[in-house]
Amino acid sequence: MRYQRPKGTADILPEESEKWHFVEETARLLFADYQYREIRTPLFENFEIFSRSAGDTSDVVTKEMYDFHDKGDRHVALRPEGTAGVVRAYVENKLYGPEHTKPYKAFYIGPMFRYERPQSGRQRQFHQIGVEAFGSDSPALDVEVIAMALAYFKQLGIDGLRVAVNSLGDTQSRADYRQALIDYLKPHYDELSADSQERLEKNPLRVLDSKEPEDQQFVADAPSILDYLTDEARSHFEQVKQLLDVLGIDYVVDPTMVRGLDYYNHTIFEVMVQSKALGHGYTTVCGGGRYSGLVKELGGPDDAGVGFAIGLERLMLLLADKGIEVPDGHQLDVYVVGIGDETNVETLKLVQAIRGFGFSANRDFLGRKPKAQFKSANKENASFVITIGQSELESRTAHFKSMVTSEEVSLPLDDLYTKFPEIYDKYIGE
RNA sequence: GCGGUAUUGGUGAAGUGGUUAACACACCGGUUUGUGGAUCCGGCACGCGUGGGUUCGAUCCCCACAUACCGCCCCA
Repeated sequence: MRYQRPKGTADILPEESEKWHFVEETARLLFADYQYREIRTPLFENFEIFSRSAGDTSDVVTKEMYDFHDKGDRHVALRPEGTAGVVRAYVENKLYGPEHTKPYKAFYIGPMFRYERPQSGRQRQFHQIGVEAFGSDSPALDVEVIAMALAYFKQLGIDGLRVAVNSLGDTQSRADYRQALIDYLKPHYDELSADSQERLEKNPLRVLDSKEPEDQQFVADAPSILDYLTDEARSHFEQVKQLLDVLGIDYVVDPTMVRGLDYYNHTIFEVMVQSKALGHGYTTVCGGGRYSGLVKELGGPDDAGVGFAIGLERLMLLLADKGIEVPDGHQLDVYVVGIGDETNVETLKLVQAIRGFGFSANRDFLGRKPKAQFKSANKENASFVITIGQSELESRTAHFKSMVTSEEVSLPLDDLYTKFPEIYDKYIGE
């Protein structure tokens, strides 16, 4: 094999892409009900857009960024996630302006890139569906976003979901908690796993995420961030929980839940599901939260944002694992069989005429025999086969056969050209 | 970035240091010189991921590289 696709990329072939259309269209229809509109931003941005938003020390920036210098020596990067670019667009296009309704709601669907080691459901080019809403601090908006994510999964037929919520508080809350956590863990430094020792230096909150057994005992007794929330942050979180209750949304508060990207604060949430396809126990299929401060960080007003993102590769694995059938959009109404070279012209005209009526039609292009053409018709699941040979050409007729009932009639070609829909309707029911 | 496993035709795969690389599915053709989903017959890898090496000789042994999968880091 001379050429292979780049490491960590995939070809999504027609059969598969139809499933992708289904999940994408489902999202478009549902999000429209919530008045979120699609936004399309560039696949690459100035490197700084991502480094400023994600935090300079995050792994995404330090080792997973797909970045390069272009011919103009601009330092650019393929987007590792969707939020930063949308925020940049929000600021650059002044979508915070008075002529736009607040909150400004947008969603995106598209590829993201991270330079990492590929694994199942994790590729260098992967895809996300995400939503963002700017310009409101209302806890009701947090809840709307969570409710919309759940509605989406419900629409796709996925159940058995678990919603986990937490609050990272505001800047003050987070700083206080960070110190408290360090104070708590420091004395146990030698007992922590090597990984967590490193985390303690770089990003203490991540110790809470540790899977190492030796860390679990400390995580269990660690101080909770919820005890360090400022009054304002606490009030916000309480309202979120209350509104979730009002909507009858079941959730669990998980004080150990954290985020890899630095820009999150206040409410963060994950939608989790149990599926062998994604790993053991509950795994996350959707993550989101608030990110007050990011808009300002990228040069805009001090507008808050809230949103979520769903990884499509993982979602596709989940749908497959749950045995959820995607509606089959591929169907063939008519296959036109032509016998002999002299029927070539008529066959072409006929498929075009049928297509002109809005039906799907196909024919042979390899000069194969009737039997082989019927095989193709069968394989493509054609409802009807129209056969034209020398004798039909002479009599200006065609054989019209139902592939379901195997019944075949002879019809005038003119009828097929002028009133195909009526003919289709007449025989499709039988 | 680190570790493990793997890589044979369109697909699933068997196989051995040495003459023609099983079998099955799919596909193509024939049986039916104009009709599908059935039967039977036939065809279908100048080649065993790529590049080197060992050897009289390698798909099979060794090395490097590429890619995939699993685990770690990370992410969710």
